[in-house]
Amino acid sequence: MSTINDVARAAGVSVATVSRALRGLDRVSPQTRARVVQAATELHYVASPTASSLASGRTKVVAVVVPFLARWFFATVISGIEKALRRHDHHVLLIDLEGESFGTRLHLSHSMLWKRVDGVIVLATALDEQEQALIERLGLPVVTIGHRIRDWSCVRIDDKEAMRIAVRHVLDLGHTDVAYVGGVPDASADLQTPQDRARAFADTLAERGLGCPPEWVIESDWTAVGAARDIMAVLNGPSRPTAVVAASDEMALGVMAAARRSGLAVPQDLSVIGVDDHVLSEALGLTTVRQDVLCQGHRAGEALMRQLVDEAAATVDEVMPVQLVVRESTAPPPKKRGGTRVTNT
Amino acid sequence: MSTINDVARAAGVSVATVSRALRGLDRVSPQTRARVVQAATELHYVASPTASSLASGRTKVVAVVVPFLARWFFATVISGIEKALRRHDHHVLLIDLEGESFGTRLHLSHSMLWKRVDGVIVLATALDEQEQALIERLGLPVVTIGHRIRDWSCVRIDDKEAMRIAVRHVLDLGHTDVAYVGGVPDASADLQTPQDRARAFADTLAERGLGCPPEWVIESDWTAVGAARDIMAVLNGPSRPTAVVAASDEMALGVMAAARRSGLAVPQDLSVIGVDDHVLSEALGLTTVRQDVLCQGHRAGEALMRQLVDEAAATVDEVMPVQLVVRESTAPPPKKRGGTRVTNT
DNA sequence: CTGTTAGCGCTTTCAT
DNA sequence: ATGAAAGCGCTAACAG
Repeated sequence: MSTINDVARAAGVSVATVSRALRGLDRVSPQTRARVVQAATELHYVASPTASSLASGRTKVVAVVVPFLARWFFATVISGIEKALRRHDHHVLLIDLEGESFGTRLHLSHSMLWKRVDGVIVLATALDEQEQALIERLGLPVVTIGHRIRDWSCVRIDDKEAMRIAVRHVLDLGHTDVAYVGGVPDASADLQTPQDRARAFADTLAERGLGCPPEWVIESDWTAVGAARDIMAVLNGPSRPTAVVAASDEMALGVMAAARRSGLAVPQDLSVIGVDDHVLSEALGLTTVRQDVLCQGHRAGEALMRQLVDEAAATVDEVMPVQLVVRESTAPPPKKRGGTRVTNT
Repeated sequence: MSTINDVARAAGVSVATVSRALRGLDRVSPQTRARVVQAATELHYVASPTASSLASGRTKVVAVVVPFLARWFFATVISGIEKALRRHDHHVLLIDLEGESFGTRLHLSHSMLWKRVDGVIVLATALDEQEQALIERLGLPVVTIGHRIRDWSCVRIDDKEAMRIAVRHVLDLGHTDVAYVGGVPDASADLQTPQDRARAFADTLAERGLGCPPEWVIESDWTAVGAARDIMAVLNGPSRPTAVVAASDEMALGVMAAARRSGLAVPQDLSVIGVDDHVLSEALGLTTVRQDVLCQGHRAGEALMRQLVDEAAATVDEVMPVQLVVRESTAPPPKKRGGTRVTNT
């Protein structure tokens, strides 16, 4: 393929002029620019990204760091990021921190970022001190999604508010016996989302003078199978809830399935509500609190681009709105069985 | 940060030696190598990827081209690819071809690949002649997944076989009135998977002397909502099937939900089977034909790395196994209603 | 407005 | 086994 030299020769100008003309810098006469552009087009010239990166110090690539990839939320966010970045002629370099074996996670290292990317977007991951220091040291602008770190820019929803809306919905329906799936497992003890949602669940019940027995607050690995497995004991127990609030739609779908397996009809015998508005939730009729995940990715991408262009651009903390979406999985509680009600803390 | 010069100075050798020593080339004495490695470690030296790319012509980055990202299949494959590549110290540059507006798709262009990546992995996408020529011209090794293109390496399953297994399962259960969701829409008329599965559905019925009325073969956008919407007419029609075979689990889940909405119990009134073994299928009790998607990504990554190292490495066509997984969504047909049976073509 | 000229940091002959 | 030196292709001063 042709290089900048070929174009310079063809257009009868210097390489510097070619570089300026093609990058749209000023101080190039319209005629010259036209000639250069034409020569470049004819030669199918495209600047070598590695060469310009080396010379300019900028790569036009941003690292997108994820704890794992094969989850709806992450894949969707990344899709949003990608679309935002490509408008600005930037690319996504994927950094998947999921380890080989279960429960492990890779650590962000110097060699993943150094001279490789211009900025970083971190998805719902708690970086440790070392990793944070690394990014700081490299001087990379960063935007986080779904989890605040330091004073870095962040795009997120109000997790407490989302959960409050979910809980109030079932409470307003008349439920008083409600269980929760999505307690905070050790593995994500440092993530804000599980914590905030779990906390808001308890608080919102308390706010109405209600409580929930500890065995009705179920820790979960945040998967559908896990939730289905773990809710079973509660559904088959002597006194069972009339509603289950799950911290995510994936878990909520697991709960719905578990209920059916136990012979409980949803929502007649058991109401189920989630948070997220997973792709499948609409089809499966799950009531949920929707967040616009694609948009969050988009916003994060835009925010990063701003910081890239303007060193002094303000860091942002965008809190995106959430919205209750009522579908078939929630209804008022069945009339009978008032006796088994439980309301301690 | 430190450069190769700093290391050379610290170790008292030339930069050439540092380069050789650190990359594990031979013709470096063990002592020298040790000194270099130590100096590099102390200085936290990591070679600048852009500089070595420019000098060597190789980037250690591979483009992963996807038609869209936020779908379980694609996200999962990519996860597999990523894990394979990182073992070989290579990275994933995401190229999402999904356009801004519905139904459009971006075209693979020179500037996305040129001097940017060492190879390409194409996921379930039919590239047009221009795009194929581009890759050919750039001399990039490529591996496709789920869709054969030219004589390029490919990792896939036998789609016809997968569908045959699904259909035979419901037939063996005793069903004779079976509908299909996943006909080939125009948008994917050039993709092998939809075609092969649809074809195998019809063929497998025929093989047992059965048929399926045209209105029971439903085209779909391959989403759960779409399938749920489109199956409704059939489920509420005068004569309805006792089983539905969907070309993907996502659609199958949509069908299950639609059936319940129509007051049909699954599997008592209607059996449903899919293909893929989506993450949620186990939790939701969907019978399916499983493929190991993660593994396909892994294999594709490995195959590409082989071709990268050894120019002459044989191109491969790996056909991964599939397996019937019977869960709660399929059962023998209800006894009555024999009268409405339909068996034309 | 345009050309000249140093690099950017590494790899890779070619000598030694 | 090691060093010297010529690039890789582009950007960014600095002149003019």
